[in-house]
Parts: sequence; C-alpha cells; structure tokens
Amino acid sequence: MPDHTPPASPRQGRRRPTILDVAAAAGVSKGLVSKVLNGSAGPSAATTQRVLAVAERMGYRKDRTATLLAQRRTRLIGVTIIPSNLYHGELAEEIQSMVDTAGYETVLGAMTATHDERRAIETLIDFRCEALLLLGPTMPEAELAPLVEGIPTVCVGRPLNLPGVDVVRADDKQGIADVVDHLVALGHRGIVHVDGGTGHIAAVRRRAYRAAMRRHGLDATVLSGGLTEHQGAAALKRLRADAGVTAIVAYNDRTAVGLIEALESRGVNVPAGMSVAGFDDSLMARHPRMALTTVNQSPIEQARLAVQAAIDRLSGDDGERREIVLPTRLVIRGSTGAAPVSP
Amino acid sequence: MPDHTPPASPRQGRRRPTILDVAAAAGVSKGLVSKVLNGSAGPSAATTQRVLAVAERMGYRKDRTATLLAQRRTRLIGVTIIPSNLYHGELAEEIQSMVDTAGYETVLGAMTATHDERRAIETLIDFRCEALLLLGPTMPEAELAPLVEGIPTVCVGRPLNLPGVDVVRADDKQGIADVVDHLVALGHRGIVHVDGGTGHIAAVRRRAYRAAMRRHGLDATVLSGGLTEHQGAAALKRLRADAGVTAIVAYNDRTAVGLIEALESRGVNVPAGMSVAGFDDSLMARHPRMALTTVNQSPIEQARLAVQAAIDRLSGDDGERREIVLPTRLVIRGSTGAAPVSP
DNA sequence: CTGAAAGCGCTAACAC
DNA sequence: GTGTTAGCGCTTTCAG
Repeated sequence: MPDHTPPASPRQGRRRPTILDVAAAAGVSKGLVSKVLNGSAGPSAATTQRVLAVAERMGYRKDRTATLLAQRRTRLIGVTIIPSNLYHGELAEEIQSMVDTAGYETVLGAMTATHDERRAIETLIDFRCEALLLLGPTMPEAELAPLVEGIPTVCVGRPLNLPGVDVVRADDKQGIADVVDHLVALGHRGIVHVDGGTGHIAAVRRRAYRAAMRRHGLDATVLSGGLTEHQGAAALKRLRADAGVTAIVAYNDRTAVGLIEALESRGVNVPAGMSVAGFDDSLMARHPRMALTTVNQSPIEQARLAVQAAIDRLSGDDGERREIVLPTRLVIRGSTGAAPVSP
Repeated sequence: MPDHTPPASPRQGRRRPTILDVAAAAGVSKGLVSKVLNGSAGPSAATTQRVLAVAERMGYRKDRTATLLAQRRTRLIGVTIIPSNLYHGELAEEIQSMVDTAGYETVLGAMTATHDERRAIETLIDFRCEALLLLGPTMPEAELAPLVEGIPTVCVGRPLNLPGVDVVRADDKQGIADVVDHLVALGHRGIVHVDGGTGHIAAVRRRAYRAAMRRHGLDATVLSGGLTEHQGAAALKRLRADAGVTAIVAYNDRTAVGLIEALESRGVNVPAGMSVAGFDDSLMARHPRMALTTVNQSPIEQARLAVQAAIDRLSGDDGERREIVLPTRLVIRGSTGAAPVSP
C-alpha cells in the first residue's frame, strides 16, 4: 500500500487549517468566514465574534497564495536591493515605512554575486508584485525594457527613458561637478575618477567627471573601479605613482572607503597625501572617523517620492512619465583638503 | 451597462497570458503545456519545441502564485533582516548564495521601525516560506514559540531553546569575556557596558559582561543602549563624567561606532581618552579609519550552517534540535589602547 | 504521447 | 444575514 503523504511536500507539521476547517468548527459556511476575516460588511456581530474566536483558537492564518490568486492582486511592491550596500539599506527602510502606511507590502529582491539584477527582477515579477522599485539598476536600458514592460516601475537613482517607467533620481551630474569644483578650489589639478564599473549610473558620473574636468581645462583620467570597497581598493593598483595625482573622485562612498583603506595601508594619509571624495552620504560617510566628503542625495526624499509614484500609478494615474530630479548637496568633510604644494 | 474591468484590479497592461493562452496558441492542452514548462518527462521533442517557442513569443511567465497553490510547496526560505544593519547585509548575501545553490529561493522580511519582528515573521509565513532563518531575533522566546511553530526555523545569533528550532550562533559569552580580558590586560578598571536594549542577545552579552567583570573583581556598570549608532551615541549622556570610566564594551559595532562618534564630537579621543570595543567585525569595523577592536563571529560560516540546517530539515531530517556554537575571535584594532594613567 | 478533469484555499457575486 | 457556486492559473492523476 503506497504511503499517503502529499506529493513532494516538505516536512510539515499537521496540515494548516483552512478556511473550510474554521467554517466547520464554527458551524457556518466558508463564504461567511471569508467575509468575517476580511471585515466586509454583512456578518452579524455574534457570528463575527464566534468565527474570529474559532480562527484564533485553531491558529488559523489565511493562505496568502490562495487569497492573491482569487483576488487577482497582491498589494505587493517589489524592491531590488544590494544587501551589503548601506545606502540601499537606508533607502529600503524608508521605502518599507512608506509602503506600509500606503497599505501595501514590500518584497525585497536581493542582488548578489549569484543572483544578478535580471534574476532579482524576475523573482519580483514572479511574486506578482504590482509595482517595482529599482534601486540603482545597472542593466542596460534595452534589456530592462522588456523585463519590466507592463508593470509600473520606478527607477531610483538613474535616468531611464522607458515608457511607463518613472524616475526619481538625484542630479548626479551636478553632484560630481560640485565635487570637482570643490577639489579644484582646494588647489588640486591631478584629479582622477575611480568609476563604478559598467553600470549606467557609473557612466553618468564618469561623463560628469570628464565634463567638469574639461570645464576647468584639466586632463581627465578614469580608473575602473566598482561598487564595493574591495573594487575601490583594487583600483589603486592602476594608479601610476608618478602621475601627480592628488585627489580622487570616487564613484560612491563604498568605493571611496575602499580607496582610503588602501591608501592608508600604503602609508598615504588622507587628506594630507591624497584627497578622496565619495557619493551617497551614507551612514559610513557621516561618521567623523571616516568624515568623507561626499554628495548627499536625500535618500528619504527619494524613497518617499519613489513610493509615491508607484502608489499613484497603482491608483490609476495614467499621466505622463515622470522624471523627478532632486538637487544634490555637497557635504564637505575631512577626507578632502588642500593640495600638497609640489616640491 | 456596467463597465467590465476586473474587480479592484490595479492598472495593468493587457492581461498576462496564462497557460491556457499558450495552450491555445500552440494547439495543445494546458496540461501538456504545464508538463513542457516543468520539464517533466512525456511531451515529444516536437511539442516541447513548439510550446516553448510559443510561450517565449507571448512573453509568458508562470504565475508563481497559482503554481504554489497547486503544488502546495513554495521552495521559499524566509529571512528576517534589519536592512540598515551592515552585518545583516553581509549575512544575507551569503545566505542568498547558499539558498540559491540549494535550489530554493529567499525572501527577505525587513524589520524596521514600522514593521517589527513579529510582523516580519508573519509576513514571511504568509508567503508560505517553508523554512525561516531569523537573524538575531529579539522577541522573547515565549512569543516566538507559537509564531514559528510547525515551520522549520533556524535562529541565527542567539540561543533559543525551542523544539524544532535549530540554533547557529557564536559564543557571545566567550566573545565578551575576551573583550573584557583584553581591556583589563591594557590596565583598564573602569569598564562599562553599553548594551543592546531589551533583546535576548543583549541580555546574553550583558550577563557575559557582568560575569567577566566579577571574575576580575571589578564593578560592573551597564548603560542602556540599543541597536543603532544613534542609540549608542545617546547612551553616552548617561555616563557620569566622574565615574573614572576608561573603556566601553559596546553591544555591537553599530553601537560602538555611534559611541566613538559621540565621544570624539566631545573632544574625547579614542583610544587615548577612552577605549571602545564592538561586536560583529562588520565591514564598518574592519576599515582602518574605524579600526574597531571587535569580536568576529564568522558570518560566512554562520550563514552556511544556518542554510544547511534549514535545507536538512526540509529534506526530512527529523533528528534532534541542533545548537551549533561557533567560536568567536577577538580582533584587536586601534579603538582600544592602554588605560590612561590616573593623575 | 496527449487530453480531460479534479482540485489547491480563497473571494465574490448571487441566491435564499 | 447566510449559504452556494463559480472561478483564479496551475499541477497532476488517470484515461484515451
């Protein structure tokens, strides 16, 4: 006689009670239970009481899967995130609150070495998220387009000219320009940029750096970096010692922090021997020990506006694609200083 | 005539194609399509080809909700996380990879100000996660028990004596003891502890601190702190200036970092004026600028073991509750130094 | 090899 | 007020 376990089911305690079990135990129909559970008008106070009590006692929890299938909506908002990026963490916390109060739920799609952006987005879509919030997406526009087609998406942190995709971002160009201006004002002329790799935002900042240098009549040098501390540190190997470089404009705070680490481990003091500026003004940058000169891009405001845009779309706002560009704010701290006088 | 939009449906592009649409377009039954899509044996090569092509062309994506409902399993592993905690971020990335390679998927349940641990866990359960990984849960055991009952759970970072709940944690007691020993060896006697609030791990470390102090015949003083930089900084206000305190054992790196920030903003140099030690050895602590003396608790190893435990349970391992205690490793860096000689 | 049909647990008309 | 019923999109026997 074959054993009678449910197919390929994982070890699981006794079967979860369903709405039917509750209905039976309360002596009513499942339809009624459903209404009670959803607080919809109809059921009498007495029934409501009883059903609720029974449900509670049985430890009943609605099966969201079934609910969603039946309702054909999820009230889910998907957010792509790099967990080890503190700036993403900050944004995510803010987003979570906003989404919460709007009566939706967030689901975080992690991007890691083994789980790239495409997969993260696909996962989110598979969860039937009704809207997507992409934190600093790095995929090329052309690949992103078909992926998010048909689902209200807001892109946080980079420009993206796709129909149906709203954008909330900081003015990266201005931010980088401010950094370069600041360094030039301090007397630096050998200013290099350690970029953020192949992503789109990286390209934007790279261009902004080049434009700013040109404006000052200075030569631009770009070193390929990346999104992590480690990649930032590694970029230093590509810096020629004799190049007369006295300042580095890093892609973001993580890159900058990695650079500072690498510099100081080689005995180069920051800012005495080298000025370093970041981007994001993350918790890391704010700390007096790090005291990173960086660019603040109002994460809270970005989170608020991004969620707002998504909710608006979900509420039927069919208006034009929005592109909200927030001003950046240069935050000058101790990691940048006057250029050393040449010997 | 009533309009015919689906009930309360959010704005959504044309309806997503279902398996039925694909079946119709391919001229086969939906059952067959299902089989093809799942790669199960049966369909002929020709049909497989055709169905796959049609599905691709229509941009078909399976509705996970429906799939799950039908299969009665999700292959989902839920992870609770504090997004702004860098240590959690590190753990999460590692977990994600491990879970990935095991053929499961992770869903992150964020804990924030508006979304407490209970809600995060409930959300995860509502997603029908088959197993739960709780990162440093703070809820009292008695409240946690009914919540996670019946679902394989592994608790990361704190002891938890609950049937069916495996534990992977570092030896906090040893870790704190090492810190205290280290400080005592440096000549400190006025050593206070800024704790992590009301959570369980906080209690464990508090006790460990008290025990270590007692062992050295020193008076213990505990200042209430918290899990964030801000709360760490705030704790300083509660420190009496005349107390002869020369060293602080902080609950974790975030608390320590907050303390250092607050101390240095008051002109107290670390470690010259005050030694500060953290716990976690997060990315933050490792940076030379922060150079935090702290306790490493092998996050990668913890992630690996935690996922392993969860997968084992899901694979039918009904063995005894496991409690894996990893050794900690004191990492001495620049934030602790010799006690100032008293005047 | 393919199709038909019975659910999965819940919601939402629509009757009673 | 309360019960009945028809799905939601998919998987999975079980026949053909």
